[in-house]
Amino acid sequence: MSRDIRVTIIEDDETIRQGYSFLIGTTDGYEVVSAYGSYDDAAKKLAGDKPDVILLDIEMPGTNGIDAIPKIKKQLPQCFVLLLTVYESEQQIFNALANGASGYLTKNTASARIIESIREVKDGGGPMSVNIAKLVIRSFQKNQESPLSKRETQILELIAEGKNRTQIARDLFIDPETVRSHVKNIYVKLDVNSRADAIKTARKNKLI
Amino acid sequence: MSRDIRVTIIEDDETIRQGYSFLIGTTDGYEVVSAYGSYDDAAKKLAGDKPDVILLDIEMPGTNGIDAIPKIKKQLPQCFVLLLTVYESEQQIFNALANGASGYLTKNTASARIIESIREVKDGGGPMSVNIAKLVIRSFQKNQESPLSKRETQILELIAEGKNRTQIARDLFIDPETVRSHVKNIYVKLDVNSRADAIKTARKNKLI
DNA sequence: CTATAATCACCCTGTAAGGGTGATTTTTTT
DNA sequence: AAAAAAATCACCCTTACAGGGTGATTATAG
Repeated sequence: MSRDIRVTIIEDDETIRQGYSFLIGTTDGYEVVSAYGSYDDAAKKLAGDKPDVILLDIEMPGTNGIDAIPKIKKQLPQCFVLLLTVYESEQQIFNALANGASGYLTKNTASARIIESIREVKDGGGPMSVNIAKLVIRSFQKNQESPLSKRETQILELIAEGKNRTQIARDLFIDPETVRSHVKNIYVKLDVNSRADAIKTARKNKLI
Repeated sequence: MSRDIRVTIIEDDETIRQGYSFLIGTTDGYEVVSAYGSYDDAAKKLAGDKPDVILLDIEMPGTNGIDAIPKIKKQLPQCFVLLLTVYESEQQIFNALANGASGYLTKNTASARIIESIREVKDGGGPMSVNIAKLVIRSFQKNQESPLSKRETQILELIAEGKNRTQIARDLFIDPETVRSHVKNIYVKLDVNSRADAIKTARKNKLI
């Protein structure tokens, strides 16, 4: 036996906010302790609400959801933030996760799944809807059609670790001149002429 | 209306393999086209099986699951690989995703969720169990207790992009000498004396 | 059997890196 | 209000690295 999960909702659309409040509030084991239309409205009251989980929208007047996450985490370090949003921009997802979000759902997620996800974050899991997970998974995957050879890719990875020719040569048991030669070929293939540009191009095209 | 989803199972434990075969084979809309005890057994036959989705175990005799992924993707580029494994090592997950896996479930996943996930990968989603997602999410999150100041973190990030003092100075509208000064402080705080070591230490401790 | 990959060599110039030392100003914290 | 931390810039120094050019040898694979 354990007490209800305390949930706070921060969402500017009143209809959606009330919808979630009703959905969660009427579910056994869950309690909606508060609901706000913006983070700025919520800011001073959150400490008193002591929610276990905050359902947070990203698009909001005033402080947006992503910027709100670190502020929330500062006030309530034990609190889990579950993002619930319509947007699926890769950069937005990464920023949200980097800022401390514990889960990420899109608004088309079924009610039952939302309820389930609230419990999952509370239990230390990391719920993600499949469309979000797809973007995250893809972000890990390298481009299969790289113009670079294996050795070149390997060397570019070491360059991206900030290593210089000498260090790379030592790592790979080859001559620094050979490293240099590979680097030149990498530059030609990527059409760049500096380490920074090579790293940038390589990351953009997921070559490393 | 659409034809059945063609599923191949590669799993060395016979009991589990038969369990999955039965589970999936008896579900409407799914068809188990083949089941193998190892990738090496499957290798030559996969092309003929033409599965839409392969359920793949990681721990197997011969070629392990992670090394098998790129080989599978080479033979069947359109085929989705769904990993189903007991291990939850961070490095293993990242390697699997980098090698081209489309989803990642742990073996304690409920039958219904497995069936659902097969359809999700087929439809281009990226199913992940919550424990896996948690590790992935955590990999995005920075350490909140960084010894570095904001400016120092910012500069270290630019160093990790391969930029030199002059470029960093231009980016931040400050003097190269100031950049240098920050870099020296970063080195002292991280107890290193080269860019490569600073990047390494920072990444290890998730400071950037 | 020929392209690609991987290896090494030596020319060259400019600049970047890192150590030392110190100072000023702004911001934050106590 | 005082003290601490962060951010800014300056000039000393030496060594090493970066990147362009040009060319050659030896696998390896298609």
